[in-house]
Amino acid sequence: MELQWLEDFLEIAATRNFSTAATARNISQPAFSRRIKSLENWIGADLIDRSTYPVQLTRAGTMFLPGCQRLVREAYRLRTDCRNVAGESSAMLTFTSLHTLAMYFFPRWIGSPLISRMPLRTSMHAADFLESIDHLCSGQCDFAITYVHPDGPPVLEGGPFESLQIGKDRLILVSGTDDNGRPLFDIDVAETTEIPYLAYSWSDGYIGKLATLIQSRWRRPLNLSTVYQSGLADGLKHMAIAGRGVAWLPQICVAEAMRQGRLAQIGGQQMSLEMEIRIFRRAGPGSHDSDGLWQHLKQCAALPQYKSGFDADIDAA
Amino acid sequence: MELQWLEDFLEIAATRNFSTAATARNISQPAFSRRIKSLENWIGADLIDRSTYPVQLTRAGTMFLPGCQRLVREAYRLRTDCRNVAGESSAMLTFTSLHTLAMYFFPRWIGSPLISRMPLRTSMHAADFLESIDHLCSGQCDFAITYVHPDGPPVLEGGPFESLQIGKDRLILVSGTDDNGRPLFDIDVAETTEIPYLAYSWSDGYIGKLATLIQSRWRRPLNLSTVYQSGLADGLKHMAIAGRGVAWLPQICVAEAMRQGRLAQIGGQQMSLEMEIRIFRRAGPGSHDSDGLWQHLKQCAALPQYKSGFDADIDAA
DNA sequence: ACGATGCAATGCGCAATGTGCATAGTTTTG
DNA sequence: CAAAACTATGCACATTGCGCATTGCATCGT
Repeated sequence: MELQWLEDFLEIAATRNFSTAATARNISQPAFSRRIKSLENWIGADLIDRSTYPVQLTRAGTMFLPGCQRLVREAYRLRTDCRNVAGESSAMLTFTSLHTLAMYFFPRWIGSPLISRMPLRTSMHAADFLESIDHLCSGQCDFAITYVHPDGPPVLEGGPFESLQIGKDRLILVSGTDDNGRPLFDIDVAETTEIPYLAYSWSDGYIGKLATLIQSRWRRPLNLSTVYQSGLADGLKHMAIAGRGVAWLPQICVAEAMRQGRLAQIGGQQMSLEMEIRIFRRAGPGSHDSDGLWQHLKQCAALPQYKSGFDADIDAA
Repeated sequence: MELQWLEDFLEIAATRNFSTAATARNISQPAFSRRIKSLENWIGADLIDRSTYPVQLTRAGTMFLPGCQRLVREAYRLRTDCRNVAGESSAMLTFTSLHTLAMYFFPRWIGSPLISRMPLRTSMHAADFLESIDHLCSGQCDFAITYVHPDGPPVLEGGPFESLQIGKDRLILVSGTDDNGRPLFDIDVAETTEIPYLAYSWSDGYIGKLATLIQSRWRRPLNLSTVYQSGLADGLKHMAIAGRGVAWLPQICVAEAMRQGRLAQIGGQQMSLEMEIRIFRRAGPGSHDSDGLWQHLKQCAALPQYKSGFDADIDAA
């Protein structure tokens, strides 16, 4: 009987769809199906009624749901409490962030001179936006690092969380290039000309919404025709490099490809949006290491070269 | 993160010894050690201080213990509740009983014509007395089968439980025998003569207390000198057969060895105590199968040959 | 009504994880 | 001091879980 089975159940209870739940849990549908079956075997009763569409909870499943939530919450709370008690060097700080930030930003940030002088043991759990938020809220992770824009979807507002800005990035529109390095697509075309669009899927939850925001502010509608969807910026990047269409991508994600001339920004600076990179944590006293890092980050925020250090890094790319 | 890791932790918290805990959990010591390590990795803090002897709980481990107990209890309670809701043939009935009853009584009882005509799926969790009671109270098991004597420790009185008698046994004093089949030890000896005594350890919780009761009623004190302790009647039996001393043992446990002349009763019938074998369950409506069995047992209780059937079995032995 | 698509379960080969045995190093016991 | 007990670790093997491919069924769109 594994804790992850309980979390699997919570996912299927929410989505009522094995395939969707499996994706959300980052496993294949068959593996997800078998885990739910394993849980049902342990319980000794069916929790899901698979004969309906969408699937429904059985009576037992409905009764199980609140207790299941309680168990999961309690387990993670216990874990956090133990870490707090243990404190000091035996604890590991857990971070969660978007895949892009986990891949391109976090290693540099955690390795920068100001941060790396702290003796921290860290683990990073990359996830999509909603999942990252859930990891932080459920106590699975100590910190969440994500993009934030004032006009974008609210991030953990109104809850017991605090945040600090630790960097900046920019969402830009990019296209693959021809042999001369010129963009394959541009937005200054006739309104009737369709532009193949590489879109963020629903599971992204954040960047796609910011992209929509920028487009709504453009001087005329763009005739974008979605030809591919992905929740991962890197997936969209590869399609853009392959010439399949245009995509909104964080600058940090495409800096290297742009330097190599494989991708080019289109639409200019007006067709872009600056985003903050913010780190969130639960407000109030945390573990010894967690509090130590937070205090350190607050002090760094007062250094004028701190944030521009990361800007310069991107600009140099 | 597995439920069994939590149960492992409860075992090491109780025993303070990896080897003993591993045996109790029916796995090897290295596997047990690694499971505790896995739990500690998940928690992110040490729960056990291995630098002391016996091992101790760390501060984090001490803090974790009550929450861990709660989680385990809650998980099994949830499981039972789900089975109850689901009802019918998908459920399995779980029994818990003393090791002796699990080994010698339960297989015969569940296989007797009156019981085996019911289509039941059953599982049996043997434990010592207190653990059995806990399994039933915590909802880990549907039924508990144990010895009961009016003058012995109260069994689940005052709580929401009901019980039915399903058999009888007798606690008798036995000794190993010489080549002629005569007892090696007898209680009719001078008061100054020590009798080597194979005693129940504290973890037994029931039979040992009944034995003390009988001895307190004997016409003069017995000069018993404890030479060995065990929580398992079978352990005491083997020592008695080996000639190491006298032991109080349930008749059902020693019937075979007595027939073979390897053990003999001493002290006569006065030096024995009849015990009921009773089955307990939580009062009120249970699962479909649980209620079905209970009704069936009530009907059997009305049959005059029911209980004597099991007496005759022992007498014939 | 039909074809295309989506959904959940299952078989299969492979990957990952966990196990017991043997052993090493340390501590405790007699 | 030697023997026994205790805990962790290496290693080979066993067990379990995974993703891919597929199947059977239901839903959706034309």
